[in-house]
Amino acid sequence: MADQTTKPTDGELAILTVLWQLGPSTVRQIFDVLSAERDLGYTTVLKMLQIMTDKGLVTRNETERTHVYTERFSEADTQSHLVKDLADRAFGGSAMRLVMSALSNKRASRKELAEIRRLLDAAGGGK
Amino acid sequence: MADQTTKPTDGELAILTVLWQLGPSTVRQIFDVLSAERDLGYTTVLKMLQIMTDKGLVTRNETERTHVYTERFSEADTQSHLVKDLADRAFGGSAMRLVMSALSNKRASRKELAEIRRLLDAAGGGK
DNA sequence: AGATATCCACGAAATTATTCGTAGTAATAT
DNA sequence: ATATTACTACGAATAATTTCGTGGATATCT
Repeated sequence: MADQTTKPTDGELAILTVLWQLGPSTVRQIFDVLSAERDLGYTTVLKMLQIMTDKGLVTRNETERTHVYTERFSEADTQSHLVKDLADRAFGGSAMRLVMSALSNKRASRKELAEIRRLLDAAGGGK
Repeated sequence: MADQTTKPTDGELAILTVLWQLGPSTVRQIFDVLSAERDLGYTTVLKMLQIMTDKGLVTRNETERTHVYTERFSEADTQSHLVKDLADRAFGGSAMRLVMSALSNKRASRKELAEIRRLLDAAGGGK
């Protein structure tokens, strides 16, 4: 399992989020972040990281006794993978319909709106 | 469980999609659509609909021997619920960042782009 | 040194999701 | 009326996910 075909589970995504934030981290570091929000045990995080290593979602550096984990796929890649998955499952495969749904329900800041317009222009076919 | 707090699973979403397409349907009708794409048994669909009834995702009309199932939440509501869920899990709660990710990876038709611009204008905070 | 804390490996329980078989009943066809 | 087909209920097997305890080893503290 080496490619980006595996959709991370909810728990795995929570761990990946920490890794994207902190960079390469130990179980302890990840545990500290996650246990601040939610009640869970140290070995739970450890086990999940072992599983994620098997799945190829993270890599593990074992040169030190305390192992260091690194995410295998960038945040942007994973996000785009998840967006595509949701588009497939709930929007008949159309990411654009997903975008329209998000836009019709959410309030965007002026800055965000400007950024979206920029992307729209870049996407071509502009008015 | 009466409100829109339950995120449908993948299997449940597949069934809901059929219901949104066909309107109120029997197990047989849903089975016919789903089994055309993917290999699964009749009683699998039946069981899932029973579970979805318990969860409150669908309602069941039992006046006839052959029960008729109806979705409990609209497609638009469910979509927006799922978008929010993904935004929370993978985009730090920002639906706009989700939108930006989708836009930066997808090719939109001229028509879709126009629609998105319209939504942007409606969202206020114009350029 | 001896006690305490930290860390990993591993098994396994608990939970949730998916799948289907069997049994019983009602409708339909021969 | 008998056989076949269609339908629901229900239990249960399977699989995937989440959770944690125990055991053993290494490091650190007193």
